[in-house]
Amino acid sequence: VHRSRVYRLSPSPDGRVDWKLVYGDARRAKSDLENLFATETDFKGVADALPWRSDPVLAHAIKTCPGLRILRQPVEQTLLSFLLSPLKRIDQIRAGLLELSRRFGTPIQNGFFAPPSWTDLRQPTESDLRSCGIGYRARGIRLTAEFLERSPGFLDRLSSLATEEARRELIRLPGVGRKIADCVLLFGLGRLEAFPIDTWISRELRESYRLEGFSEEQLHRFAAGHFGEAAGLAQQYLFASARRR
DNA sequence: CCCCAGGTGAAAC
DNA sequence: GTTTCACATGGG
Repeated sequence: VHRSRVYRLSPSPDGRVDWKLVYGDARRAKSDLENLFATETDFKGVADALPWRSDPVLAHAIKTCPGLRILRQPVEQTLLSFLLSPLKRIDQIRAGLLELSRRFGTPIQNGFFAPPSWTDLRQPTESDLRSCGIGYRARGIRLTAEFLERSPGFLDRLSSLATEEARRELIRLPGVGRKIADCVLLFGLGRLEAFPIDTWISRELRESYRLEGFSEEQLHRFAAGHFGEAAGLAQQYLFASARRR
């Protein structure tokens, strides 16, 4: 499901992706999908500019994840999904987002729902939200919905800010800290320099890069210096490669 | 019973 | 400024 449409995607023998529209308006269906996949970005080329030649850990990660790219997801939805993420597994986050979509989102067809917008999320109470099995994360979502109601255009303005400014703004939202802010920057705003440090990346950096004593802030400095302008792409390679083990 | 999961925010050193 | 702790829920 992407922006009120349902697509079916499948790997094509030539290494590309076949797609067809299942439900929704056919107009702009292709360009919306291209935007989601950020097809204008040459991730192969960006990955080649990463320091893999002098970094065997990164080289291995890149080799084991061919074709990896970073989606440019709708900012609203990126924020919502990652507000569900603290101390949850990815399948549980997906389940939570699915339930929120069924309860408060927009029906498309045949049991498919688009995720709720932040306007949709003004209606449910915190206890309504909790009944989706998302625990204490309901509070942050409720408070963020109120914050965005009082600050119209807050999310839209982020794209015009420098990454550091946008990060500082995002962290003002209840339940959003450095990690979730970086996720919104990377997966929602296409800021490839954003480097979210989650439990997996934290472990990977400390173990594979021998950074045991480093604080989280020191890890951020290391990542920016070592991986450079596309640190976030390196993050995804390392994340996928570490989780695969 | 234990431990861990794409962290955050407040309180206590 | 850094460290510690609670926070809901589900599954191994």
